[in-house]
Amino acid sequence: MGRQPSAKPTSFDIAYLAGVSQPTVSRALRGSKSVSAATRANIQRIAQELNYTVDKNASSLRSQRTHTLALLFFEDPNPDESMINPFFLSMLGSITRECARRGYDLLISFQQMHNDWHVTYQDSHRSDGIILLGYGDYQLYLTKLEHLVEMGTKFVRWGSVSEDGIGLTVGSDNVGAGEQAGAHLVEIGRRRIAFLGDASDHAPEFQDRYDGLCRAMRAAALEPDPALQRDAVSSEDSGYAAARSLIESGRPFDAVFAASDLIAIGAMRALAEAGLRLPQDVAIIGFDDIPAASLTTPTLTTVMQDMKGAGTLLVDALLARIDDRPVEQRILPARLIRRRSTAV
Amino acid sequence: MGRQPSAKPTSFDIAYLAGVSQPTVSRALRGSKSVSAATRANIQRIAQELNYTVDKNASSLRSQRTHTLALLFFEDPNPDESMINPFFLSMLGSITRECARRGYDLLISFQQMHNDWHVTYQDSHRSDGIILLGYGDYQLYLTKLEHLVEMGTKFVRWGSVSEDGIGLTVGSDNVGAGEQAGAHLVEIGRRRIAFLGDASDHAPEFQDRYDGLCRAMRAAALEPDPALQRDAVSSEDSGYAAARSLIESGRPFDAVFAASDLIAIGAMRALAEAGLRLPQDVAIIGFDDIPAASLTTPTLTTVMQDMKGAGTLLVDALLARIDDRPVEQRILPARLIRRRSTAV
DNA sequence: CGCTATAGGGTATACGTATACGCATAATAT
DNA sequence: ATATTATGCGTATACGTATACCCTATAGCG
Repeated sequence: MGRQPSAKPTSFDIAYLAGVSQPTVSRALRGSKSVSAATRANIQRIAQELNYTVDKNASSLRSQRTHTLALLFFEDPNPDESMINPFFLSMLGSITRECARRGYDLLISFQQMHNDWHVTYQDSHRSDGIILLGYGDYQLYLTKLEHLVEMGTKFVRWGSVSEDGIGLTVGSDNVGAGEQAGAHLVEIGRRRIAFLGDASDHAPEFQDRYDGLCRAMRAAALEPDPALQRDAVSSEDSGYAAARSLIESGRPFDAVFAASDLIAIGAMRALAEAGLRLPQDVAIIGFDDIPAASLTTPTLTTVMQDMKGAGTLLVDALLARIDDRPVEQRILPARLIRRRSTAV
Repeated sequence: MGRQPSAKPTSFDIAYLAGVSQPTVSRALRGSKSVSAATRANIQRIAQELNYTVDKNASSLRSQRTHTLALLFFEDPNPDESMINPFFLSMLGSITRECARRGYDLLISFQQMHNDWHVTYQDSHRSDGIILLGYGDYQLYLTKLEHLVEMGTKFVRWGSVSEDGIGLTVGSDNVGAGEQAGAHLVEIGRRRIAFLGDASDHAPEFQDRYDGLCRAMRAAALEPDPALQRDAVSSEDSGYAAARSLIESGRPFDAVFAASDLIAIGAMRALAEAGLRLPQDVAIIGFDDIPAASLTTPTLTTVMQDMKGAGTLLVDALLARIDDRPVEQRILPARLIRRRSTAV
């Protein structure tokens, strides 16, 4: 049988050249210890020479393992299609790197919550597991998660840890972070602190941040004023609108805690337009520490989440779940970054 | 033969239920016209009921088509691992969406230029083609590209169009954009315009932007001063350093054209620290229109590239190349966004 | 009314790898 | 010296789909 130098080499080609059978090639390259060191070395040398690569599809089909993870982002339907929440992007960076480090490929997809991603990705054997990231219609989300659990799909999600029992969750210590932010505002003498961000159970993470704020206020013998809370999703426009509504209500406030930096940036614009001085009249704290936070005027005090740790933990947890190893929920610490918007 | 309701259904299961053979199921679901409408409808109904999904691995293995594209980012080795160039991220958004629209999966990977990505992805049948994006050691890059061409790998890359013949390139009209920027600076009365960004053939896109600037200056009977050019890669720190070097040289200048917004933001910091007023003493223009550009003080005049068009074009071009359809290089227009940093 | 064309679908097989088993040879135990 | 176990590898086959090829029943056609 002549060699076909143009075609991509297969394990059979290597077997032929090494004078062994195809399964031995497979065993040698996968590191099975039932192949002698000499044979393995020879096979590896030939594979190298031929520039051989294992065919991912054949390998996955046979072993039922793809060595690929899927990352699904959910977004609120967004008019500007090329705009992505910078926080997610930061997460993306750490996840891709962690996958690479573990030798996993990463499949990525942006989704609207209402789509049938739970059908598309639950099998078809595209990936061994799914990482879920994003905000959206929370009730709908939970429904779909239950579906995933039923189907036995392996997944982890980023979110508020332990607010329910569905699936495996990794997230920041939102309550603690909210508490830090609140304590800082109290410490600089603020008494009437507004909160911008959904405080319904629609967005549990935002709710947690609000809870943390309230806890810090009560610890200082202050009672949070529900009228100073405004719903907002994570976008500049939404933050702007929420701050406008707050200003127009006429109710006095001397600080704002925004549930995300995007909200904070929008709010700063509204506050500045209303002639309020930052931070003298109103101090403001954001959340996420996106790159833009150090560029605003004044620079924005915010809460930095441990992105690198998040990527590592998400991937770790998912791989554990895939291998049916025990794995517990994990909470990551967050850290307050003090900048000019709270410098009195 | 009993049904195994727990196992994932295969085309054999459907065939059995529909009373046809497995190949007929395959044909029906793939839209072959040698299946009667009635049979097809029946098969589709059953597939739906069983929640059947085609096994991607088996399908790809047999058909030798993965319906997956790979997106490779190159970065300069970066100490901060979770930081990603925001421009790339914007591109990522439009590419993922375009892939989804075309029914392709997207595999994503960040790479250091020196890695063996050309070996890893050239086959193993992970994807049908590759999209290359990023900066780095340009000569090394070209070498690897030639390798890809030799191996018959299908790929497109984002970059400076037509500066060489290697592979298929899609990119912005960098020369035209540089010209717009230059013309604008001249129009507001600037005469001594500095350029921050690699002007070697190391980074052809930056070179093109510089060429455009020079062309605009010469059109206004001004001779560009080579001493006012400083090398910089696309990062804040690099821009800061370049601007410092410029200031310390003592050579007078009244405007800066930065090859990217990140460079511009770093430069603005250096200029402000040196007590120079923006834009009165020094006007400045960036490139990319990243979100942060509208948050700087003063807000940054910049050049906006057509990201959405870029994603579409890259994917289009790659799919054409994969199908061996003819496809020509394409250049995308860019647009100057005027903000306060050039408002006199 | 025989003859070819066509629709509709079955049979067999290939895609390239991984793994359950079996079978020698050699090493060790009894 | 025989029984026992481990080592190193070959044989056979499965993973689930797509496609080349073949076959049958009609319809069309003169």
